[in-house]
Amino acid sequence: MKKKYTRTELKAELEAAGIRASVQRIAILGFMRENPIHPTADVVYEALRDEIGSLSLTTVYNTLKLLVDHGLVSMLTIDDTFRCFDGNVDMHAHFMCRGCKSIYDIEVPEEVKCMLKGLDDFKVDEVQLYIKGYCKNCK
Amino acid sequence: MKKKYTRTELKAELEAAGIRASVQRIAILGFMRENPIHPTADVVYEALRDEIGSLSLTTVYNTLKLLVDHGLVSMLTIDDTFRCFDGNVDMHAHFMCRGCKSIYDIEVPEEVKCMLKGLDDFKVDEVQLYIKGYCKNCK
DNA sequence: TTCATTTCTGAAATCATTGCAAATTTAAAA
DNA sequence: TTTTAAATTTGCAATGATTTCAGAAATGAA
Repeated sequence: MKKKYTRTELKAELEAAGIRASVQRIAILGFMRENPIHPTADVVYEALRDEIGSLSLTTVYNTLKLLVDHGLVSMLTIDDTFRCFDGNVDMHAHFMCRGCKSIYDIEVPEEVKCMLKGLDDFKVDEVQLYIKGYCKNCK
Repeated sequence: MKKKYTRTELKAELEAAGIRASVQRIAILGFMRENPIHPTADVVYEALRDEIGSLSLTTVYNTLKLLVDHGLVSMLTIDDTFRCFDGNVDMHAHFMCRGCKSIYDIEVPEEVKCMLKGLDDFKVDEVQLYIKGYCKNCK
């Protein structure tokens, strides 16, 4: 199920968003697209240092912020102790288990989407639905 | 519309939650109940230092955490740059304006609440629905 | 190639939050 | 009321994830 993205596809996506493609940006976007694991900046950094020896953690932070600002990636603040990122920007909810800290993707019920469409007075550009509790294994 | 809570009511509420009442805890819970402004710990601290000269910021942090752990207050992480608190623990959504940073409360239909609490495989104990964009004044 | 611009890097700085030990307060017993 | 032990609060120092900064490197245009 894990789709492999080509350098060309990623470059095109960056440029379509108005971002210049660099080796680091292509690698980071590619990692986010191919790994639906809600990684922290540090996880991305550790995963890519083999591939790009010169990569610095600062670049990962900067690049993720850039991707978030251009809507290519989203940032999750479901847990207040760490910040993580999601390469899937289609609307979906997140469930975090208080036991094992795993983050699961959840379908958003149609009713919620309807409710959000009916928000007069606001111009909505981002929705995060965070649900917490215990997963099957931990409850 | 702003309801005034008595010391006795607040004390009873703390004790019902299994928390000993202290001058600081009563003041902080009272502030949260009476001011639906989604304050940060620092805002609570600044607001109460006149009333309680000896109050320390550490106590505000500790007490808010205690109240959150006992379900009397909830913590919002809608903006990744600051953490704020909400004295209204009934389920409702939050809209944050990217322009003026105001946080607005949004009603959530009853069906949606039920649906979110009833996720198979998960035992849900908290739901946060964060919406971002621009408010009427800023868009 | 050269130049101008953008991007990347590593180290240092920031700052909200937490940890800790001492001081204070509380509540119940005597 | 006084004593006593436990709980709470305080102030300050430490923490650590994140951000900033200035120089170095890479890129693209001419």
